Amino acid sequence: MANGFPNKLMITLNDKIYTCPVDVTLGLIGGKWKLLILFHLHYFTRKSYSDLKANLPRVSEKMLSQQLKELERDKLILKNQLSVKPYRVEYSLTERGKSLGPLYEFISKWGIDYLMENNIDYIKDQHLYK
Amino acid sequence: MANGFPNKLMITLNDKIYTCPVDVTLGLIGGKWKLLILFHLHYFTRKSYSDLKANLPRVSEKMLSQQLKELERDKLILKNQLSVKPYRVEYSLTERGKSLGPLYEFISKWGIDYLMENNIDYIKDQHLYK
DNA sequence: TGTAAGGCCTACTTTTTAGTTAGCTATTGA
DNA sequence: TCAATAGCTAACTAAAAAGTAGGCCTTACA
Repeated sequence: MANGFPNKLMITLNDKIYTCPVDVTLGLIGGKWKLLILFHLHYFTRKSYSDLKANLPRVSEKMLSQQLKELERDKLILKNQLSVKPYRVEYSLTERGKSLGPLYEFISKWGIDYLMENNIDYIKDQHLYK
Repeated sequence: MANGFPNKLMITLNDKIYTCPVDVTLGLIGGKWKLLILFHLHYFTRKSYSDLKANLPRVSEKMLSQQLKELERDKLILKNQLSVKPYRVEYSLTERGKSLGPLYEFISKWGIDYLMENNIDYIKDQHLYK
């Protein structure tokens, strides 16, 4: 091919077909809620189900538990059962989840800069958030 | 609040409501195709419509032109009209689009590492790709 | 002359994603 | 004893995203 790009190089993994590594990564962290959940766990280290629920106000419980399950399945987060009798759990990042740390930071920072360009001073407006 | 997290801090921008900067960034580059398109323009510097079409084989033309329009609207890419008579165009990253450079690199690298962990040697398999 | 390539757009259908409501088990606190 | 909190799940519906098919104009090429 004239542009040095192969026409049809596909990657098959877990019954899904990807065209390139970017695609692969997006397969794990794409979607509307995953990066948000991961960022919160990155920022707060560990959180209970209801903490996440409170901190991600627009996420329905259905979406939350669904995404948590997928993230756990893909080994990006860990679910730790704290107690059985009163059933209490705690979510945290696995090593794989932590390896995306620079990504969370970059995306958050870029968002703040973008807001700044649009004359919204997030730092000023955020009170206790960060 | 006990966790030092504000209950309902929302950011309003362009008639959309966001909960945090991560959310803001995802509003611009989220979705199934945008990062893929951006990465290709980052990697190849500039590309015509049909080059993109050929390099992103699973993207339908509908999606491609729709996403290109949104990316242009959000000033992440630039559409340059090369000629009028034979209508020819070229897409490239704007400064804002380029400012996401580290993100493209990170996501691509992370995908390659992830494949490696799954015993797929992308470097070996990719021939001319990179 | 007619076919392909470049650069799209529109209408319609399907799939995916997400929202809503309700319900379940168990424990703590008033 | 009763409500509230934690941690979910399931069923059903609605909305958003994506796929499919076709069409349109112009120019280059055989």
